[in-house]
Amino acid sequence: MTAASIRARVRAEMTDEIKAVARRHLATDGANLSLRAVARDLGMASSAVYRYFASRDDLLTALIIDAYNAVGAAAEESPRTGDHADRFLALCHTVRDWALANPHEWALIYGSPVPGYQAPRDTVEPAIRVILQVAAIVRDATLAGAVEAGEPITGPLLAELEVVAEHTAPGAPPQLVARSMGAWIHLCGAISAELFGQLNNTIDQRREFFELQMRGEAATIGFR
Amino acid sequence: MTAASIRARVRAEMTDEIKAVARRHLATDGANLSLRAVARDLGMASSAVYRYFASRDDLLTALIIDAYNAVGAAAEESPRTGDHADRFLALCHTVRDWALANPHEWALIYGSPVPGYQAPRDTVEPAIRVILQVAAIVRDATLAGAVEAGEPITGPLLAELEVVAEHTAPGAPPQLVARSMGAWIHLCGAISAELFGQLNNTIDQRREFFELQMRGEAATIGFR
DNA sequence: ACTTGGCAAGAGCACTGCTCTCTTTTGTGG
DNA sequence: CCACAAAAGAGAGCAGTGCTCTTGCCAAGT
Repeated sequence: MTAASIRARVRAEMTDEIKAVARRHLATDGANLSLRAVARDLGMASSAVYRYFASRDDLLTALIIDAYNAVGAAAEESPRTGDHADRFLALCHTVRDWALANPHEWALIYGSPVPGYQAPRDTVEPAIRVILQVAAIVRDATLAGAVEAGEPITGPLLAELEVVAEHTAPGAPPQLVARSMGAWIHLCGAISAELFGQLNNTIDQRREFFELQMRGEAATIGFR
Repeated sequence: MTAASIRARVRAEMTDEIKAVARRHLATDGANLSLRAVARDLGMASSAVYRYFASRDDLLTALIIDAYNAVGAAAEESPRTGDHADRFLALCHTVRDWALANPHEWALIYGSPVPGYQAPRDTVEPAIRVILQVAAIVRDATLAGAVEAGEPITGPLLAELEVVAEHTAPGAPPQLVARSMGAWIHLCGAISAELFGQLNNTIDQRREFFELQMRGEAATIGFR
């Protein structure tokens, strides 16, 4: 093993350690986590952390990318049993379960963005992994003829949706892509509403209420 | 006019002025606004601000309540022409228009909550003004027989929804209340997705796409 | 005229992100 | 084996933050 790779490995381990501690701090400090506090927990000077992350925003970006990849990976491993509506519901629950287990990371990626923070290019690919899973189900359903296309869309929106369909679910009609995106948005909204306290003192049967909503979305998509 | 009320009036004006400047700062600093910067803009010492707000969180709470009331008032003045589906769509657009005009205040109330921040009791009443408008439309449609109840709900969720119905839309069947809440959650999610950048580089026809989603929700509710 | 209560200002504490300089460690080529 | 250079860490320091405490001021009420 060459020395360079030894250095690189140690560096990668240190980077992971910093991120792990930062993730812990995320639970208490949220998006405004303290780099110095993370450094203290690691027993190192705050200035040393800057050898690994150029700024606090850089550290946050790394956490954001990790979070996107984590929820994306979970979504990709969602069970694929039953019909397409079942698959969709299972996917919804998988994403929700991940969010409930990692609420602060969910808030990091789907909450209000930090002002002045511009998402780097590196985030777009991990960010779309979940919606790609929704699109995959819709594409499969389309190929199996197990979904109603419904009334078509016209105008400029149609053109945009065709581009999106090209990149995410080739062969799926644009109106289905639109409904998939709507379902995904509702999915994220329902989870955020639950996590951000909009249901407090109102709905305690969270899982049942969530499932009810997502069943509605499955119907809107048009699985049959 | 007594001296006490003069004092009170001046104090109220000062309070409003602080909130106005803080709202301006919200645009650049987001939820982590600087009390000192606000004080500087007002030409006063930072410690003087503490005569009006006990803490930065208190100031944020005041801004949150104002924002809830603002979007609630806008929703209440939404036009009531057309059938119930039209009213619902108009309400959705009213809320979205307000959010587009006041994105940072939207992020304040519907974005990720500040860690450790617990919403005081005073916020719940302003917070439900929007959903109450959705509920009002559904109640009117129910009384007019212009909505399909759909398949009923059972179990513990039913009991909760009945309590919610009691407080928000007396007479409306629980499953309609559930679908109203689902529509409201989708509404907030769609606006947040648009404002928080989830649609960047994907959908430019924002208004059309939003309307498409809300039309779907109107159908899910069951207006006829 | 004198007291009292509300308001403002300033200093100060502990904290933050970040930079700069200096020292230590460490892997490696001669 | 050892000197060297690159990488990593440590510490001080700057400007900023929330918040508290003390001090001074000024107008209103007795």
